[in-house]
Amino acid sequence: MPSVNLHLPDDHAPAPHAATDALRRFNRFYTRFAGVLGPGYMGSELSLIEARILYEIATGQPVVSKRIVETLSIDPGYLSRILRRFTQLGWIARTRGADAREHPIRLTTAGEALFSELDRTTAASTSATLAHLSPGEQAGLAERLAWIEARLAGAPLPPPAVRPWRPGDMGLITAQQAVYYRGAYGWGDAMEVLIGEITSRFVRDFHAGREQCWVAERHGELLGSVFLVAESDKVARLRLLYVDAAARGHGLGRDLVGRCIAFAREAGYAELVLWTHTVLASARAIYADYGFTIEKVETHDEFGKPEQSEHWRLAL
Amino acid sequence: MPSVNLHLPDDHAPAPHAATDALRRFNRFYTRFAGVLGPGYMGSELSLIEARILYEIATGQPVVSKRIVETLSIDPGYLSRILRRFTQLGWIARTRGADAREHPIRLTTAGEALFSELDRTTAASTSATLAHLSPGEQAGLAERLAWIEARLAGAPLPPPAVRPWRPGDMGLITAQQAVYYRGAYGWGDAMEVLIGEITSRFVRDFHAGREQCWVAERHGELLGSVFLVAESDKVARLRLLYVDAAARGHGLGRDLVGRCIAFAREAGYAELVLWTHTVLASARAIYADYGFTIEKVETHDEFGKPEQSEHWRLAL
DNA sequence: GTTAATTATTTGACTTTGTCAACTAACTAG
DNA sequence: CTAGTTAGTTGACAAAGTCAAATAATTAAC
Repeated sequence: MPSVNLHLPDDHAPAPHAATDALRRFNRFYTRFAGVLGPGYMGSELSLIEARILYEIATGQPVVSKRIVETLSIDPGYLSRILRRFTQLGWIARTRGADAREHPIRLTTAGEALFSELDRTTAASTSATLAHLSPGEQAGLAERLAWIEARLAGAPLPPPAVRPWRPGDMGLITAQQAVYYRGAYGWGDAMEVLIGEITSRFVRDFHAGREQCWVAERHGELLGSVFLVAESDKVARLRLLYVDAAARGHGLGRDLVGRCIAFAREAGYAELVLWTHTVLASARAIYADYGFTIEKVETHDEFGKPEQSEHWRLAL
Repeated sequence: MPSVNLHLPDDHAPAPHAATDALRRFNRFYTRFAGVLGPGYMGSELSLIEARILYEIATGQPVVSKRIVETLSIDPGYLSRILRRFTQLGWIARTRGADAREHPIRLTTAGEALFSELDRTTAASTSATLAHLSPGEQAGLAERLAWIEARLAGAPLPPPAVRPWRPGDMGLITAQQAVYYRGAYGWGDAMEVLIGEITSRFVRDFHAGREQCWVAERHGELLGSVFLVAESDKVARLRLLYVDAAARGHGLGRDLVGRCIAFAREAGYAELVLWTHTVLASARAIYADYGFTIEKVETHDEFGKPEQSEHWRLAL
């Protein structure tokens, strides 16, 4: 379920603190929503911290105190006492580790039972709060939560996944590129129409094995795309290479062009041609690196203002 | 910055608990991220609860204990003591309300100063955690947070806003409808191509004042659209009426068709025609309600399987 | 208009939660 | 073998939070 992040130039630019304010607001909302302020944890007898400790033990068995202290940033003395209580209650058992200073923790059978009960009830309670959302909204929620977590945790983003096109991709590609070229280069409706016609025609005339479109996405967000279409029996054309601002500088464009070249060779084409514009410097650099050469340069006025365009060619 | 929520039929359907799991996972992440487990609040001297209480007072002045107890779900006795301390510290002053049982709370000058200081430091600290995000990511974050909050709070959704089309809309409309009709009715690539061609042609030949496309969106999400195009001097055609599942049953389709009719009358057309399919029951009901009548019925095979289509007409 | 019930807030008497520094036992580097 | 670390525990507190009873003002019922 891909989506595109469109930032229209005519959008009223958000205030510089908009994101900060949004996060602080969300913070207030979420502390209340999650019931952090109140006692108990989702109706269980355990406090939030006890539940979290139990979770760390259950999911990390065997786990040593130190790790819990670190992941939960909790006082070691405090944890020690909680663990002693858990032991007395028969929920956990502590063994002797290879390093005798450590006392790895495991759940006892009773502990396992308690945890799975806790797991069930919290799942049920969470599920209940989600009950009034439609399946589509639930999916949208899950996607957004994952995105936010990844962004806030500052986790390194996974590389975008490249896959062949699917139904629905064409429209998103059209929207993404139309908005981008308009904002970045002032190319108008004609460009949007051109892209729309190319993508529609691609689906209409799609010849599997001889043509392909690759799409790069990450967390359901469209990050780039490229088309390889048959120009004639021996000539293939690379079209609409695009990499989103969020993914530039990591070789995605190079990857996409590489796939086109490999596919074209595989399919038995003798040459690969493309049409691009002089202003699109990073794309041109990729083409040059792969050995494409400029065949012809011409200036046209199709996009609402004069642009110098170039015809490139690569013998396969 | 509109987006579409696409659920392709061939997507590996998410497990039924996916959203629940995602939320629980996020819960664990966020309690750690927000530092709920640790002491202090964003580096200030105040505890999380004290900060929240101060916030409630500052933003709700004058506010009574009871309201704070309710919004923060905190023990009244506990709050009473905290407020006494705040009073002793000179941060708040308590007055006599119309109801003499209540003691409305206001910030003193010192309290105002403290709060604005707290506000500044938490803003700065939040801002710092956001510093490694690009402006686009920050905007995406804010949007997602707002969406999640609205969804989790179970707040009634605002009605979708209807506006004329903008650059980029066409591709999104194409993607949305292509995916929907494929999933719901099994209509294949031909349908996607048809929609893509209609939307591209619309932009190419757009005749302002004689033609229009309206788009309904909410929280940046595309929820519906409709086109009115010139068929001839006296005949207008309504095309591609669509309302997303998330917005059905609230009269949006009716609204969109109503706009088309009003616009067509305004523009001086003598009649309004449209082509639809018998399976699209809710759209047909809207057309019938507005007085459209069926002129001709025919079966075609364009979308990959036989479908009965209908030509409707309304005299303006 | 008196009485009973209710409401907003406070207080006393607690328990629980969390902190800090000192301490023990086991390990590691030189 | 010694000095320095590390994992975990303990004692002595302080802070946070709870619960029931009390107080004072208001409302509802007769």
